[in-house]
Amino acid sequence: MRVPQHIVDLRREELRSLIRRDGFLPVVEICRRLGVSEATARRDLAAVEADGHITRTYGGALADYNSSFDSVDERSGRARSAKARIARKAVAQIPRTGTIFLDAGTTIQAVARALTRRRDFAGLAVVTNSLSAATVLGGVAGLELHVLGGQFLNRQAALMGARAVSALGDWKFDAAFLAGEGMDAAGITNSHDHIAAFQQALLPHATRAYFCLDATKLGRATPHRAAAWSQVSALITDASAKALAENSIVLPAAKLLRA
Amino acid sequence: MRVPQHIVDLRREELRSLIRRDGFLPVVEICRRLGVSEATARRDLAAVEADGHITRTYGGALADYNSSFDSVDERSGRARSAKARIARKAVAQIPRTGTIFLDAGTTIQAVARALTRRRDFAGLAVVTNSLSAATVLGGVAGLELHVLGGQFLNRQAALMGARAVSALGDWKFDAAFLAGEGMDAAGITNSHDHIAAFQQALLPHATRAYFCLDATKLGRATPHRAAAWSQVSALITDASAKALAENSIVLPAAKLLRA
DNA sequence: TTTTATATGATTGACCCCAATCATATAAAT
DNA sequence: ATTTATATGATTGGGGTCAATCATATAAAA
Repeated sequence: MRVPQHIVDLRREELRSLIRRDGFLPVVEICRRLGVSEATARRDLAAVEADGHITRTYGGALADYNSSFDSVDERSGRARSAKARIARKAVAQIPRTGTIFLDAGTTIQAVARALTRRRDFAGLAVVTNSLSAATVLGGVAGLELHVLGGQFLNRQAALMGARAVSALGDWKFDAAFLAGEGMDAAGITNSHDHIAAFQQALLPHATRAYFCLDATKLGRATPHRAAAWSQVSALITDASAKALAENSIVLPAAKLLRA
Repeated sequence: MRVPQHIVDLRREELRSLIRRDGFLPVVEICRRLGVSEATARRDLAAVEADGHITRTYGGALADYNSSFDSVDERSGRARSAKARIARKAVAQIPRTGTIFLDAGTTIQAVARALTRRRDFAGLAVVTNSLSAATVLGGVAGLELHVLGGQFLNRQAALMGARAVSALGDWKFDAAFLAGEGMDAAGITNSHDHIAAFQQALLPHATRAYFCLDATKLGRATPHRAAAWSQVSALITDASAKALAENSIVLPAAKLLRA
């Protein structure tokens, strides 16, 4: 029996919220709470997962920013993803001691994950405004972890806004690892005003600023400019120099780290 | 073939760390990464779960602070736990609009979860230093959520320290909901210096301060004093007035909210 | 009103997860 | 050195999970 579209959409929104609330939700539980059959629960799950921020697991579903889910790649035996390769390259730039900053975004989350593979963390401090990165690094023994305060942005699971900017205070970072949504001849762009503004505010605090963007971001135009190439210490990307040149991005060798 | 005890312990520690790092780990993945059979992986999983902070799910395991796992109670049809009842009572004290503060701790996390059951969040702002609370409330549409910055404390998944104190800035809370580790005739105590110091710093920012402690905290002595009864607007607890009196805690009716 | 599209629940077969059991090898105890 | 205890992997039966298929009822379109 067919059901009105708006009812379906409401129920799926409810499902999204339930998963988010509980962190993990078994399928049977979804059926019970939504009052639907397993078949419908699975269909809803598939729809919600397609919209992002939710990952299905055997027997249930998981709110995305709880889980880094590197495993999906590794398990399927696929080649290490572009993001993972970028992350390894980025971690190679992280000094053994000192203070670094990690931005929000899945690419930087991959950096955080790769960083956990190190052995000794004595003397290293990490500052972040990403709850995902904080979650990943929170369990690492010996690492000093700080989170910048700010207003919580739902989509990015990050802390932004004026309070985040002022929380930068007198922090001084030996290196900052930042994400972007697009890159063009002029520099890095981001999709949200809040993010771009925060990144702009952050740059003066960082001795070196590394932007980590995979090749899919090439030529993509997003509205808010985050940084000019002159402000970038190096771009860490899997895109070839040729592909970059085709998008009018020409960087000196010292500013391009190929992953 | 038997294996030395310290090897086993090391491997289980590794498993704990892996789960914590990934948030969620399927059993097959555990086998691969630990290089053991499924049987051993499950045995390790059982051991690690017994030590706490890890919850098993169908097909894998979950880091605890990712998941509130209310469902366990509800599904098994058990009576609502003391924490959940305290949480409901606490939510009843939260105004429809205004600004409130939520502390770290599992009891307050229950408050956050209970709060999500509300319908309309327009005009309500929540400030917290708890990553768990932020995770739970992050997905709630219409709610304005802020996280205080600070140093990340592993055990509490909370942000504390001098930077957290200064992040309080000029915030003014209509109500603050705080947790404690113990209570005695003099007031509330906490186990960590950082936490007690932060709570002391917070109190002047709150018009009303509600402490939420279940009955197991009665008479328990922990080293750091967080608040005197004179600073407490009300105690929300499941302990009976008689039990409180037996521990030399006598509060005027207006200061005691029984859950 | 008639037609079309689709949301739903039931069913089914394949696959996966799990606890229990057992034999074995080897660490710990004596 | 001998005995005991236990960590391990293989196996197995039971049950849970999943995707695909199908009939049906009803919303949406014509």
